[in-house]
Amino acid sequence: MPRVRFAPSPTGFLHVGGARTALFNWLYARSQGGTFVLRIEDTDQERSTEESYAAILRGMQWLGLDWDEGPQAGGEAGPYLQSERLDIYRGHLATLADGGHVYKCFCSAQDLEDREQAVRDAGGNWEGYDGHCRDLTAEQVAAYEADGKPCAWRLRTPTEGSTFWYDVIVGKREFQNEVLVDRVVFKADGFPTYQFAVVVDDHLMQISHVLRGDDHVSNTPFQILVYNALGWKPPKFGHMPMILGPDKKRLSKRHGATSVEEFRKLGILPAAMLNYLALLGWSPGGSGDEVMDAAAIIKKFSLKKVNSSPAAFDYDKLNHINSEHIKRLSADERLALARPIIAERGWRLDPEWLVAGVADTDSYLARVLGTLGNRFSSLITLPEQIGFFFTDDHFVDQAAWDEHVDTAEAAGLMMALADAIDSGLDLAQAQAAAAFEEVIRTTAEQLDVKAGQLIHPSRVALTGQSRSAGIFEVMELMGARRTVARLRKAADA
RNA sequence: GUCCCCAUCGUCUAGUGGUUAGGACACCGCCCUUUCACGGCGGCAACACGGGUUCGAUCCCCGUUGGGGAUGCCA
Repeated sequence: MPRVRFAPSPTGFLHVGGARTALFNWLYARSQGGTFVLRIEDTDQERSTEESYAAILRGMQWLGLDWDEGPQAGGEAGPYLQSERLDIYRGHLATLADGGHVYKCFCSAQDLEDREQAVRDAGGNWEGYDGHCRDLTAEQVAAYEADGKPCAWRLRTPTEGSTFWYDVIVGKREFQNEVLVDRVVFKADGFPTYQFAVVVDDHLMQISHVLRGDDHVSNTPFQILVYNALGWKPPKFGHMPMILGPDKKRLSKRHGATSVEEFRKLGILPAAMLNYLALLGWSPGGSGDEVMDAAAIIKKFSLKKVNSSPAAFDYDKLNHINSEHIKRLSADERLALARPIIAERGWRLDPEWLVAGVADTDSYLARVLGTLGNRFSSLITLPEQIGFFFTDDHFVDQAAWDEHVDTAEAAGLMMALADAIDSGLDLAQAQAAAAFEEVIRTTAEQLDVKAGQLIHPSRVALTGQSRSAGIFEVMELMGARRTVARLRKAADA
């Protein structure tokens, strides 16, 4: 059974790239009956924060990516925070030191910077660490240490031959060892670097497949060298294509939302986000339905179908997938989504409205949502779509108002309709949609106008918008009193 | 600069050594209709370029171009 992991560093929120990486690992584990491990790579003391750590866990949970081992879940291979595994790394560093695979480097950041600048000034190119301390004599090391100079440890990499692996997504990858530099495996602050900790942990946690972003490709040969030095067998590697912005440039804030939590605030359902992310770099194949829930995706998921080319993030398509998911929700699920939205605005049912069969706010909201049908496709526009049912201080589309309501002709028609409803229906009773329809059609005949001429201005007068649910239904749910009052008010204005 | 990777409609993608190159988003048109949405029907739109290999290349190889990544005592 495969064991995979998602290993974010807590230096920021969970962004779409990370979420997609987590998702594919999760999908692979779930589809193969494997284990999904969450590990926090907080070896950068400067940048790791508690806030980011919490945000990442929150993002994972929101998406429904549950982990079998890791923070909160525990597990045999813990601890799962690298900062709690320092002794383990130190032990393996000692092994490497004993074997002569690593050496002490006393170069300071300034030293490195100066030498790089010197190379550039001479018209050359800095190819990475120059091996300055690679062959220090015992005397030189002793001298540096006597001076109290801090040191980092670097891996002694081969200068000939090549390092390669068979990537499960793109096939064979090979790097000439001469281009690999002696990177630091242990920092002067006593913490391992990512390059070292990731190898130790993946091995100790028995990770079988390291599935990560394509930006890690160039790290892989170095890490394989670390595995070799430790005498360990490397896991299988799979590098997934990057997610780019709509303009094919690196995805960044200027493109819009980039963290999963921002999408939550934009009204994206977690199931839709997960669905869309899965479609970025993976495809169910053929011309089947792209709208799927997690279970369906797990069923179809295969690493073989993961693309090798980068994908542009398309907000339009995400929104489409989102509306499809909302459309497939049951009435109860929609109600659960809408409830907090009206609650936070303080909107509730007023018994004076006299709406038939509606006893409380919840049942009223259920009826209101029912009129929306497929028009309910976004959590963000929902308040605009239903606000007029709850308050007189609702959203108004000014352009539609000017065109349909604010004309002498419309005023006359609406006034006549208001009078007809007032005299034809009992305002002290709840009235059904059919009753309103009858009055409107009769009135239209008497005035010798088409029903539409009454309906259009009424719709805008009542809802503030030129688009809404069926107008007779709207009137039923608005109640005859409010219907008449709003029509008159609009006609007078 | 150097190293690595990628390349099918605007976007996400399916696909094959011989196909009318398929689907989805977006866009346009029509139908339905009290509006909008949904739905239905139809349309626009792609194999980056140049060489090979081959009877035949979108597909295989090389190069060019374009894009991305890496080049940290970040991860």
